[in-house]
This record gives sequence, C-alpha cells and structure tokens, in this order.
Amino acid sequence: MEYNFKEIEKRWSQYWKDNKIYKVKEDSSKPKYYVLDMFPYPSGAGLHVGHPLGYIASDIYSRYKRLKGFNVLHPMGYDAYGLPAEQYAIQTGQHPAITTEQNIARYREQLDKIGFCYDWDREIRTCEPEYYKWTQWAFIKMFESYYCTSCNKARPISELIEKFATSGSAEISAACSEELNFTAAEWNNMSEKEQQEVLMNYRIAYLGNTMVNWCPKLGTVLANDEVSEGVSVRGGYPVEQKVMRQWCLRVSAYAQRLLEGLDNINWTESLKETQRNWIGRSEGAEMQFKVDNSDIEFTIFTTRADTVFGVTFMVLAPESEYVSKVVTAEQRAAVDAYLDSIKSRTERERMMDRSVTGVFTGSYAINPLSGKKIPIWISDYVLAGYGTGAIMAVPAHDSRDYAFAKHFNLPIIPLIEGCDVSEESFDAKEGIMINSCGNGLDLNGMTVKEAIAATKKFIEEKGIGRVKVNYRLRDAIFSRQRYWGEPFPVYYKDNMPYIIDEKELPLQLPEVDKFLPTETGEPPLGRAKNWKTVDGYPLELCTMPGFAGSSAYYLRYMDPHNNDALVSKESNEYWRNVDLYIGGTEHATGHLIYSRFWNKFLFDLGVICEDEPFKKLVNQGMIQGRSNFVYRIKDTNTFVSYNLKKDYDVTPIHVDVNIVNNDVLDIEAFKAWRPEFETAQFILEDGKYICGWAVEKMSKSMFNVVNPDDIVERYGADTLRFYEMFLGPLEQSKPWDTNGIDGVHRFLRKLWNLYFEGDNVAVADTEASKADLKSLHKLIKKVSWDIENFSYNTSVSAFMICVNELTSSKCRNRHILQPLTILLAPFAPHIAEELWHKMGNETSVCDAVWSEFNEEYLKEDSVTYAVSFNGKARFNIEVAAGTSREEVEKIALSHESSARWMEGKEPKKIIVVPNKIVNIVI
RNA sequence: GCGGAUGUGGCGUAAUUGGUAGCCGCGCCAGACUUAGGAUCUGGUGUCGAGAGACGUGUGGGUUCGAGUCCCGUCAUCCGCACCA
Repeated sequence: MEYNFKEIEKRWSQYWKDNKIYKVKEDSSKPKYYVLDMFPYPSGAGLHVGHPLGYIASDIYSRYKRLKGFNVLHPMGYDAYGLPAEQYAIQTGQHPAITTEQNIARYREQLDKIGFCYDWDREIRTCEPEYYKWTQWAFIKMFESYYCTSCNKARPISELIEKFATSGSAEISAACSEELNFTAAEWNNMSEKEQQEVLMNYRIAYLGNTMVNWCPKLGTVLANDEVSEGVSVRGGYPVEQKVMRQWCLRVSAYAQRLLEGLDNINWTESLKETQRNWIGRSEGAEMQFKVDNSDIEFTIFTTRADTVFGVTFMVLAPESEYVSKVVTAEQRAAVDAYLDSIKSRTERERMMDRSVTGVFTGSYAINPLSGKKIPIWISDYVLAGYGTGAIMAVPAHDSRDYAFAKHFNLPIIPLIEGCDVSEESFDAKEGIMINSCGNGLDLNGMTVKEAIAATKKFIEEKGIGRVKVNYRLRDAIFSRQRYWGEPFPVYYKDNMPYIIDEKELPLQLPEVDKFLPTETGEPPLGRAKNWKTVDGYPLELCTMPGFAGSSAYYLRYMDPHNNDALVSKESNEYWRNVDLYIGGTEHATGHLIYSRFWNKFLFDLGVICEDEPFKKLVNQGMIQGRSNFVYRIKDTNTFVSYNLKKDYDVTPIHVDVNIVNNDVLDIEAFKAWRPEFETAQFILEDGKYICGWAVEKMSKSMFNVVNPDDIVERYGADTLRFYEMFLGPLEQSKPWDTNGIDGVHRFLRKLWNLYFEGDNVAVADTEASKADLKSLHKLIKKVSWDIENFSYNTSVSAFMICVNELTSSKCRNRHILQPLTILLAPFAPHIAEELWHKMGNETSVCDAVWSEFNEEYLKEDSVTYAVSFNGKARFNIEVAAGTSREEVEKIALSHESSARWMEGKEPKKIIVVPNKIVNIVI
C-alpha cells in the first residue's frame, strides 16, 4: 500500500482537533511538565524553514513526556506588539491590529501543517486587552514598590512613606537613583509634589531623567539590547545619546540576585556567561578626592585600590556634573571647545575612533594617601554611565591611562617590583608592591592581592572611602514614543504621574487617525481623542516596549482566561515554572534578563511560587540559507554549468532555490522565472546544469528562503519533522540543505511497508523473535536517552537502523511493531497515528504508554574482544557472554595468532576491558 | 583586549564519555529490475598500496598498555562583550 502522507496528515490533524487530544488540564494525579517555545513575533514574511526547528524539538519532547505519563503543558501564542507592524501602518495607513491579525492567521496555518501538539485553547496574544491588563497590572505593582536592600526583595512603597514620616531618610535601606538625605520634619513639610518626587527616587517603575538611546528615524528610544554598534537592531538606523525623562524599571536593584540565580538553573554555560558579562559585577572601592583650594570633593570607583600611590592625574567623563565645578577661568574656553567637539560626534563615531583626546580643567586634586597634588583632566575614555563618571588614573598599571599619560606627557610611577613600563603598562594583578607608602599606610612588600585588601580596610577606617560593588547592568528604559504597544495606566497631575485605579484595567489602546507623532512632536497617542481620565487629567502618551508583554507570558499560559488574576494560586502552584524552554540565543541579554527580573519581582510580591522562570533552557541553532548561483558569461545570455565556468569570464547570479534540486537547475522553470531568462542558452555538463552554492542568511533578496509549506506539500510534515532533526545537532547552526531529505523520506516509506502485505495490514500476534526484540529494545534505549539529551539527530539514525533490521528479518510482529509505533509518535505523529489505528487501536497514540527497554533482550550470547599487543589491535576472539576475566585472558593468550605477535616475549601485563579489548603488554 | 564555542571522509555527521575512528544519511561506483525516472532493490565506497600492511580526527608536544576524547602550546573559524576603571 502506498504511503499517502497527504491523506494521512489531513485525516489525523482533523481527528486531533475534533477530539481535543491536546487539551490539557491541571491534574494532581500526574506529575506536571511545562515545555515552552519562545513565542514568535508574527512578521509579514511568514515562517521559513528555520523557525520550526526549535518548535519541532520541543514538540518531540512534549509528546515524549506525555507518553511517559506526565501532564504536559505545551502552549503557543504571539508576541504581537512590535515595530514592524507600526512602521507598516505609518507607510500604508493600515491599522497594525489588522496587519497583526492577518500575520497571525498565516502563522497559525503554517504551524498547523506541521502537526504540533499545542493546546490552542490557551493561546495568548500580547496585544489583546485581556492579556495586557496584566502587563499594566504588573507595572502598577512596580510603581507601588521599592527594593529593600536589607531584606533583598521588593516591598510596598507605603512602608517607605511611613518611615520617612517618622525618621526621615536615615533608617531606610532602599535601592535608589541617588542618595537623598532628609529628616522626618523635612519630609512632613514637603508639598505633595515634592514628596512624589522623592518617592520617584525609590520606585521600581520610575520616571527618571536618563541618558537614552534615541533613534530619530524610528522616533523612539531603544533599550541597550535593541542597539548594536550604534545602530538600531530593527532597521539599522543611527542611534544617538540624549537625556530624556523616561519610564524606567529598576532592574539594577536585582543585579546580584540575577547573577546568583544563574547558579541554580540548567542553562548552557555560554548563555550564563553572556548574562554574567551583561550584569558585569565588579568588586572594588569608592574613594573621595578633595579638590585643591576648594570644598569640592568627588568620588571615584576603582578595582585597583592598591595602586593609589601611582595616581598621577584624575579624569572626569565629559558629561560629569563635576566638570563645570572644577574648571578654572583660564581653562574654560579650552574645556568648552573640547565638550563641543565630543557632542558633535555620534556614539558610533566615538566608538570607531579610539584616538586619545582630552583637556586639562586647570584644577588639582589631592591624593588622600600620598598627599600629592595631581591635575584633573577631562576625557571621553571615561564613561559617565559607569561607576561615578570619574577615575583616578594609574598610568603604570592601566593601558588606557598609560596611553593618555604618554599622549599628554604626564608622569608614570611604577608600583610593582621589576615591572617595565617604558613601552607599555603592566596591567596584571600580580607582583610585589613598591613606591607605596604614606599617610599611615605602607603597602611595600605586599602582593597585589594583599595590598588591595589592606587599602580597602585602611580607607574605610579613615573614612576616605568604602568597599563598593559595581554592576554594568543598567535600569531598563521602559517608555517608547510609539502607538502599537501597551498604554501606561498613568495620568499626570501637576506634571507628576499617578496611577489609575487597578479596577479600571485594562486601559485600552485608543484609536488614532494616523500613526505618526503629532505636529508638536508628541507620541501618536497625542492624537487620540478622549485620552484623558474622568477628572480631565491627561494620560501618559508613551507606550510600553516590546519586552513588556513577553516578560511574564509563560505565567499567563497557566491560567489564560482568568479575569481576576494574572494566574491563580492553584494553577501557579501546579505548573510552577517552565521545565524546558527552547529558543534562540538572540534573547540572551534582552528577554531572558527582563523575564527573570519580572519573575523575581512577582515572586517578591508572593504572586508566584518560583524565583526563576525557566529551569532548563536549550538554544536551538540558526538555520542559514543555502543560496544557489547560475553563471552568466559576460555580455551574453548564455549560462555555463558550475564545473565548466572556469573556462569563461562569468558573473554569478542568485537563482531561486525553489527551482533547483540537489544543485541541478530546472531549466524550464528558470526560463519562466524572469522575462530576461526566457531566451537563455545553456552550456551543460552531463546533460545537466549544475548550480554553485554558498551559505548565507536566509532572506528574500538571496532567493534562498524555503517555506515549510512547500516541503510539507512535497514530502509531508512527518518527513519535514524528521529531516529538521536529522540535519545535525539541535544547538548547532547549519545551512538548510535539502540534499538529504530523500533519504529520510525513503526511510518513512520503508517503515510504512513493514506493516503491510499488499493493501492489507499484516501484523501478526505471534511470538517475537529474539533478534527482532533486540532491534526494538536497542532502539527504545537509544531513543529514550537521545530525547532526554536533545540528541535527536542520532535518534533518526537509530530508527533507520532498526527499520533496516526489521525489514531484512521480514518482521511483521505486533509485539515489535506496536511499541515501535509509540516510539515513532513524538517524531512523526501523523504516520504513527495512522499505523496505530490500522493495527486496531481505538484511542490516540498520544495516549499510549512509552515502552521501557529490557536489558535482558540486549544481552549478547557471545562477546567479541579485540586482542591487542602494546595497544595495537591484532585480532578478534569470540567468547561466551559472562566468561570471566581470567578465562578471557587465557583464551586470548592461547589463540593461535598470539605467539606470533608476542615474538617470544612474556606478557608483562594483561588488561581486559569489559566487552571491548584484551590488551597484552609485552 | 576579555570571555565562550568549534575544528573528524567529497558533504551533513556518529563514536554509549579513555577502549578496534568514520554508525546513519547524502553523493559517487558497480549490479538487478524496468512502462527509462527526480522510481525501487542489492553490493561497494577514509587515504596510500597489486597485496600483506602502513598512515589517518587543524597543528606541535605530553600523560597512558591504549587519546578524536585528558593536559600544555599553537593555528584557523564562528559567536558574545568591549575605553566598565
């Protein structure tokens, strides 16, 4: 009987839908397992063959876990807010909701063809009010919370208000934007507005004046992870630095917990490293430096407190608030000129050009330990956003300070015994200290490590500094000057933001006439009519960024239709957190940080019961495109085949990969492809036109996009699923190459034939042969191990071997084929379901029970040992299974060939490795 | 510059974790069948060599009876961060 995949796949996907086979409910009688895919942004281009790679892997895992008796939550939804739909709306006037709706429909159609086991009743879309109600709710909670640095969690802001009223700012320990000092009396005398301004300094969601990445072309600010090399990740438009009043999330307060949490989750080491890098913890010290002949004192941050005696100058960032305070009258003109030259350059230009620039302020600082007078300079190599925006420069032991000192002819004092600083600085943290004694501190003779500790202790005791931990992680900018996002549940009174009542949620996104900013430069929401509260106060005009809706979506799947809570306690305590999360690495420093932050915040509130959202994370590799080329002979319309092109002067031209098969060009299709190729001539090899190829990003302009629909149409979904897994290790990036797909398809047909004799199912209920049982159990063992370890590509091979063995033994046995069908079900659910029913089963194969392998069947009757002499394998011996070590040694030595290889010597040592080798050392 | 990963046939890859390197698939070669095709089946296929055999996991050392696997060095490619004090 023919393997008619089209008919089979159509029938069973309908059956799954009609019988709600993938519906999942909480069930306390079963252990839960939560498998999640990173939900897609539905773009206009639809899915290409790379997108389903991770989805197929998670689908296999979900189906496997279900067969193993777990209650598996495997949902899907859409990250529906985003820039492309809005950009499209600006160009065409088409409402982004409509575009998004259409794109989702297209995505759904494509996903359905592949046979995923999603419970679509739990689908969520971030742009729907029932969903974003909870995004807005979380924002309100963040606005109404501060981060307590002594209990290390978020607490209600009302606690702070109470403390301020009774004891001022003295007794609080809270993460803040800047240190404030006021008494209870001062607090109580403040106006409402002043109090609100103070509170803003502590809120977890706060309005702050911060340096932002402003993208004029997109008309909005961007997060650090949305900018790469000075241009926007989406669109590639230039980005500039600008101070703006923006909503921010105090992610930095969670830096330490985000860092520590990494130790308890099962992610790849490289991804954890990326996050550690991004968080960027560094331990050091802050130290105060007094400005000579002035009351001004400023603080610097250093990780090399030990080098304080080698400080020969100070450097301020150009944006530092101290710049204007320390510049002397004589130097003012020079400093202003320098600051102007910095401002005129974009971030990108500054990054490109690393030449040394700077200007002297005219002032001096006093080194608190050596007492020496040292000049204060300004340079853009010091960043305003890190540490305190000011540094002590130690040219002998920091390469950047060294370059600066050389350029401006500043002194260099070496502090480590034997180091040579005539050509370059000595940056290593090792060696014995010299030249480091003064003001009661003597570091000479200590190692660098000891000196750092001694200096830290000394400055704390003397009150000239303190131990300090700095993080690179900045607070997240949370406003976007755009339309297509969640509205903030915020109105303004007296220019201060207030929260609208929780009961009013969701605050729905209003209609606007155009999706452009207003004439006065306000965000598009400025065009919305009635964008005011009942009391006439104006609402916030910005919307939330893309990561807002994706930060807690995994929680919503647990209880997607709950209108009273983000997730009910019962649902959350049952599903807890994501056991397996599959997605790309591109979210390492964006979504995966924000989600962890958001989750920890909700955990602090007691809303959810787990501190980390994603227990295990697997990054699937990217599927690149495999482009094909034809070679046109210059100034002709003649194309020459790949291996003959060296004899001609040719221009390579991208050709649509869909009219090329195994690098052979379909000439008729090519002629029809473009009018100019209609009259094309060809120089063939062996009667074929062979195309060249290259691995490139999959994109329309390279004509290398492969649509999964086309593969499903031609080979079926089950072949596509198997083939995507067969392509190589899941985590590895690889080009899409259809050259091997026939082999996988052939295997499925071969498997199909196992069950049939002519047109009839020929499965017999007789006793299975030992050899067949062994084939089967070998497969069960291998596939179980492979699925648990995401080594799907080797599973496919194992299936092929098993089917080959069963084919040659003409196995038609139910005790073999029934379990085989169950093993097949996670990988190729359609064909498995068909065979399962053909064998007379009534219920879905999805509800079958995974077979456990039995070691008994895997035991060998005899074991082959390789006999080697001094490590060189020479011949094999076969002994009965269970033969003792000593016996094996004896048999090996008495073998007829042994004497020859021993060359008359006596064996010094005999090593017997179970099942493998007898090595005789002579 | 710092950090991470990867180097195995013509190609994608495998090697049960230190035990006969190259499973499985593609491609290629030979054969069978045939309604001649982008179908199916069988066998072969790391390199050198007629052969026995020798050589082979980027490269150079080392540990070991035995190394693709462990250690030290080196080269190449890819990815992340980057004037972070």
